[in-house]
Amino acid sequence: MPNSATPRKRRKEARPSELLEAALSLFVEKGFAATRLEDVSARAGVSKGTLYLYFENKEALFKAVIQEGIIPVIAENEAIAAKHSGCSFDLLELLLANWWTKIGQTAYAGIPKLMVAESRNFPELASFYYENVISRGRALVGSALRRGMESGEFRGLDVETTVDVVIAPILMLLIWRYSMSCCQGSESDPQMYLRIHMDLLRQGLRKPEKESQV
Amino acid sequence: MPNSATPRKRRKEARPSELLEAALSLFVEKGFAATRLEDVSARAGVSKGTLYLYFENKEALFKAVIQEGIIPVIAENEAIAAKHSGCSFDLLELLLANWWTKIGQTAYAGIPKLMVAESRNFPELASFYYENVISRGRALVGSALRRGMESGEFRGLDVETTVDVVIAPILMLLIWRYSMSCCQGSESDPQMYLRIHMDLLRQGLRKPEKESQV
DNA sequence: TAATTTAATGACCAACGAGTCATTAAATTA
DNA sequence: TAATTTAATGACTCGTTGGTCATTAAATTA
Repeated sequence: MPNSATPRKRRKEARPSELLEAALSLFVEKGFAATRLEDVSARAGVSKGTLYLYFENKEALFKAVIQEGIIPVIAENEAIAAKHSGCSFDLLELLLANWWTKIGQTAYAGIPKLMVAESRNFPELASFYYENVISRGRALVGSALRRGMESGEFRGLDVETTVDVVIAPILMLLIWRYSMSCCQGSESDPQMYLRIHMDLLRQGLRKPEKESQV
Repeated sequence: MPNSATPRKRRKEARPSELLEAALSLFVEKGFAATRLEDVSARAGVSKGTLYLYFENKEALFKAVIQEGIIPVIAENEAIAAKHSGCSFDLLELLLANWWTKIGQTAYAGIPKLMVAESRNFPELASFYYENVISRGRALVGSALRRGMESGEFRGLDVETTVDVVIAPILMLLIWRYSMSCCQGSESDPQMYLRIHMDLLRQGLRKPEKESQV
């Protein structure tokens, strides 16, 4: 019955990751509900039936995509922070640089946009992502801020809220790239964006020098 | 044939806005594809057939929701900026305060999240929103920044990129509220968030004083 | 080389949701 | 008050898509 014009090739070991890659790309672009599994399988170069050999259903595929996106960058950054002994702002810059290289320039960069779009449809998955990525990232930035404030490098601000303000432009950079950037006339340079963000932050966080020396 | 358990009431004039309000709420929460018109009409308290009396199809309803979200706040802010003569940072604060009151605390605040989620599925609509809201908002912030830099109030930075950095936390505040905030243990206070953002920005933008007075 | 295993296929099915429309009934008009 | 207009309804249709599975054919085994 199945009578393929293209000769088949069995590649069982490669299929799951090919399907995940195709699914990530399409889920990020269209969202869950508007992504058809026919398109996912076509992009992966297999039939729709093949997709079901590896993933139980559409939702299982979606969950696998998110889970696969939890790669060890957070752990790396946690290790970097644990052994950092210089000034706290340098630590923030190191964390950002590592994240930018390992996430910001890969396909996983689309996941924040996907999570924004789908969090209310999949609250449990959103919680999973929040706990494994956002929460840990916030903790990293928070501890760097706290340290800087304690050492007198940074001025005193509410840490939990400042973390949100610090992280927002970083997340927004990715979210924008996969959403509204399509209708923007000119493309802004991510490196310059991040540089200006950090520059504003460096000065914005700096503890003012004493007006008078007593 | 139609035999309603609930008595009917003709309210033709009120229907469109009721439907739009219901649709906005559900589109923001679930996205376009995962929102059923059965649910929109139920939320508006009418039958699905009634919805089609006022909107040609699902996409027309969606477009109407976005277009209705383009309210005159941008024009107000443009008027505020046109007659502002104080320091540029005060202007930024005025713009933010007006926007926060007129958008940030209304149901329209959900539109940025909706546009993020759907921009790739509806690129023309995304362009429309970009041109009518984002672009104009960027121009406002940009002109305030430029003015501050020219007057010596702010230090020199690339204006177009700085605009993005300034706007990012503001947009992120709204996007987050309608997405990942559901999985956050503690709720961060929007007012404190905006205050810290502006505080960091004020200091971050400040032009350093001359080291020596000649 | 034939038999067996199993990855891959595409035709098919059923459920769902967008869209339709004949009918009803509220409201207005004569 | 009866006739007319028209807003509102819910049953219905149909196309799409997630999911199924009998069949095929690639690869391995004996």
